[in-house]
Amino acid sequence: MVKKKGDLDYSNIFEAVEFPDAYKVSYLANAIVFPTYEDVRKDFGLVRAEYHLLLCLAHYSELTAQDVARITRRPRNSISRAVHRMLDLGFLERVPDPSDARQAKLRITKEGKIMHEKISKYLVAREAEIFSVLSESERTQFRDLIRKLANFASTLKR
Amino acid sequence: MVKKKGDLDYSNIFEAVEFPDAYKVSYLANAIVFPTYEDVRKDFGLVRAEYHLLLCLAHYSELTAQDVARITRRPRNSISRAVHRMLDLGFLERVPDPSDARQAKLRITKEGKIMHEKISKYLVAREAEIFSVLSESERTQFRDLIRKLANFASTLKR
DNA sequence: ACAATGTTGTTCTATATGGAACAATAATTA
DNA sequence: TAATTATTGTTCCATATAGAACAACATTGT
Repeated sequence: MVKKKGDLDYSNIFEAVEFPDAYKVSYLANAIVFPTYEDVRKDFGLVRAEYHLLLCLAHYSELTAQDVARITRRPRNSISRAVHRMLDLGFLERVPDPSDARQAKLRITKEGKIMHEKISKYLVAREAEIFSVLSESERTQFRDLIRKLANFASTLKR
Repeated sequence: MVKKKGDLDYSNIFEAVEFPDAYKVSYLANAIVFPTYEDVRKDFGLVRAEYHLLLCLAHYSELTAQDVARITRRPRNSISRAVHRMLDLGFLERVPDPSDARQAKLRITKEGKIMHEKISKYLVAREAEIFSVLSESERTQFRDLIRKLANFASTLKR
């Protein structure tokens, strides 16, 4: 019996690592979150910051670029670049703020909404797939816990 | 009373978004996981794939580059690049596999172990900080749930 | 009123990253 | 055995990304 490739159990590291919980969050990010951004890029042609603009403006009617940067914790220049592309694509519109000449209010267009719905549909399905390993009560537990963690993360200085 | 900058509650989106759980995992990744890689880069001079090499080889005595790619789900070329740099830095050593001339076995050196311990120490502290918002029993709950999710993610095709 | 400080959005630049293609070797199948 | 297919590690290339610096404008404090 020859040693075969699959013999190594790659998930041992989950328990061996010194920071097992953070490692698994990181692993999930690498295994699922990031590839999902990649899917969105391939299937819908939008990079992360571009998609984040749609997401934010689908839920807040009016935001500045800076607002979006803060909500998503992305650097401002990434958002800035994304804004221009989204304007060109007709997914956003921008109106200068009369009360502050530095900034401009962003809004999502009808086309932007349609795109957002398409992407959301994909991501909702993806979420269902990922969390299908949890029972209903586990899912509820997880929801509470991840909410606490995310809320805490949102208070961290940037 | 003038409207001030902090008036917008940026965490509303956590509940408004169509895929709230996946979104929060993604948010945690963006807010914590990725910045942590950034910290490791700045403070210890190692990029993600380089650090992953240390991590894997600190826990498995001998791995090929391909093994590490699979364990961490990073592309092989990133690992390949990282291997060369880590060899130069003296953190790894590489011995050709006599039974398969394509591959080489990697090992961590004493210096690599020391570096791994330094980084781990930082990451352990970071983990403690992040999870400090959870009670002991919540932490236990979370550990079980994230384990299930990570194990599931590890079975997904790449 | 004026100087100092902060904020917004932008451009420039450097770099980490991943996909694709490739050569060398191994495994499989005819 | 010969031919096909798979695997490993690598290089090349295109791109997403973040940091730094900047100009324009706003705010604060003296």
